Amino acid sequence: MNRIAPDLVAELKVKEERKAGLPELPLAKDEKVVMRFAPNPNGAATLGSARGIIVNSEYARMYGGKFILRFDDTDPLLKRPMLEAYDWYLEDCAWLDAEPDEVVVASERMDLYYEYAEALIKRGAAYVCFCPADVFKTYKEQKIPCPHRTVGDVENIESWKNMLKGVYEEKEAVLRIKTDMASEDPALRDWVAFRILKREHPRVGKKYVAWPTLDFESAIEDHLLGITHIIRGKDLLKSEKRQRFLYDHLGWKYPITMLWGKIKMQEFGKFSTSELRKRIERGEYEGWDDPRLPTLKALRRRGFLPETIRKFFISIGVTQTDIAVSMKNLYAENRKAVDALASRYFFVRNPKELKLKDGQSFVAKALKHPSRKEYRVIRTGNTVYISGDDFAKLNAGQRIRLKFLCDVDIESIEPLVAKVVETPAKDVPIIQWAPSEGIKVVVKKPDGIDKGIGEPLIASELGNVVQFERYGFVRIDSVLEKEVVAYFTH
RNA sequence: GCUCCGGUAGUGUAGCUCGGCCAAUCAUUUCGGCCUUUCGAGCCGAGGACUCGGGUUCAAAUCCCGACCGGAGCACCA
Repeated sequence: MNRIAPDLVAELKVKEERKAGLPELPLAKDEKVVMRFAPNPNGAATLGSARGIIVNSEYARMYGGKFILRFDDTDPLLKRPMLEAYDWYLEDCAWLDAEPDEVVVASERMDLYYEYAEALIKRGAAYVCFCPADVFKTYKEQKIPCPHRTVGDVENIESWKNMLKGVYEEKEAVLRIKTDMASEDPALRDWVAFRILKREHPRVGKKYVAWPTLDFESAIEDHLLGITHIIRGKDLLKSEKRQRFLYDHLGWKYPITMLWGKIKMQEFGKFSTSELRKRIERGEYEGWDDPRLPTLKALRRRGFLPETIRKFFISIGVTQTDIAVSMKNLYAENRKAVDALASRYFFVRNPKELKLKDGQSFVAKALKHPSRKEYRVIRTGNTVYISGDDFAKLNAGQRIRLKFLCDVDIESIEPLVAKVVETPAKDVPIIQWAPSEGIKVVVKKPDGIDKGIGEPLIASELGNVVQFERYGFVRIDSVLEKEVVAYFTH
């Protein structure tokens, strides 16, 4: 086969490789791929942001191109940026192994946008419009130009300068891009490029009053940065159509665009950054890294591996359907990676004291990991703790095994007393336990808090992901003198 | 209402450009079994989908038409 048709063999191989990663990008010849992820830093990055970060950076990597992180932070009113969030994005990118080759902050490049705005006005491609929004809407619906559309450029420039100087109040004037007032699609008729917002911007303060809309700012930036491929939400489909008018006015070539549908995590339902922010400020959550939240900060704190999240989003790819994926998929992926690393420990939730008759003190030698010959030593007096869940299923006369310690026969339930058995039997239910001198453990989970007791060595695992046997994986978040706080992974 | 986009198992996803090798890939979930001094781990196995109708064709998940269902935009939000 190889001899007869080497090309065919090569082609087949390519096809197989493709399955593993992202689909190929449509490419112009000799083109250097430049991708961007352009969030508004009005909160911490969520799983949705992770998709953008990962897919864009992965494409850049696939083609030896460039990945740009651009902060589209030009709305100081409705989507007001958060000063801390800029750095958070940088941290999250680094964590996801997606460090940007370049970082651009739109609010620091306002003068650039003003230049292009002026150039467009001079070309007769944009005009200052004084129509109140509802008045313009009726013009738009009737497909007729508003009176300001035909004003000469000298007067237009003057109005524009006044806009910049703050002569007008909010909503008094906007700069519109000329498109086609007769366009079939009302969304495309003379859209707004700048509006007046006399608000303080967390980064540049009150320096500017005329702010570009996303459509304008991102159109200019995408060209200036040499973006070759844009992936954006399909709700922004119209954006492209609007921006194309601008590109035509300026004689620019529009990047290739791909659209993707909304992604929703079944467990979290709908969440918007603004909504999260409100709730956090209201104190409903402990912060942006509260384990109940779908933020990257929270997932990191819970001990998710960045590779897991990368693989997850690469496997989902770029499709236009709206999807609702379950965290279970992410858990399954993460479990594979984490299982090999995590040391095992005992933790019992809602502990119940079990008295061992005839016992003085015991020493258990327990495996740290089933596939490694490392041990942890657990000492206990003649009482141990078992979990409330196991206790609820216990009957007098039953034999159980305290893992790595001994087999016991339950003699009575109330009080809970057991007799140590010398010869171990087969097919005995095996449960975990905690020693009499155990340490208090609090586990913060997405769906609540568990309290219990664990073996003291847990305190030595600060920052690590470990497995609490028969419970789940957790990351040891903080170690206090008498208490350990763990975040539940899955 | 107008404009547009999409529909492959419970959930994601591959295949669609260029029809045949598709009785449709992979993962996850579910179910069954096995193993083990843990498990929500591991191993083995099973189940489960081309929205519907018509057309083109020797041949349709793939091309065409229609219906249905779902989603989006029509903002001085991103």
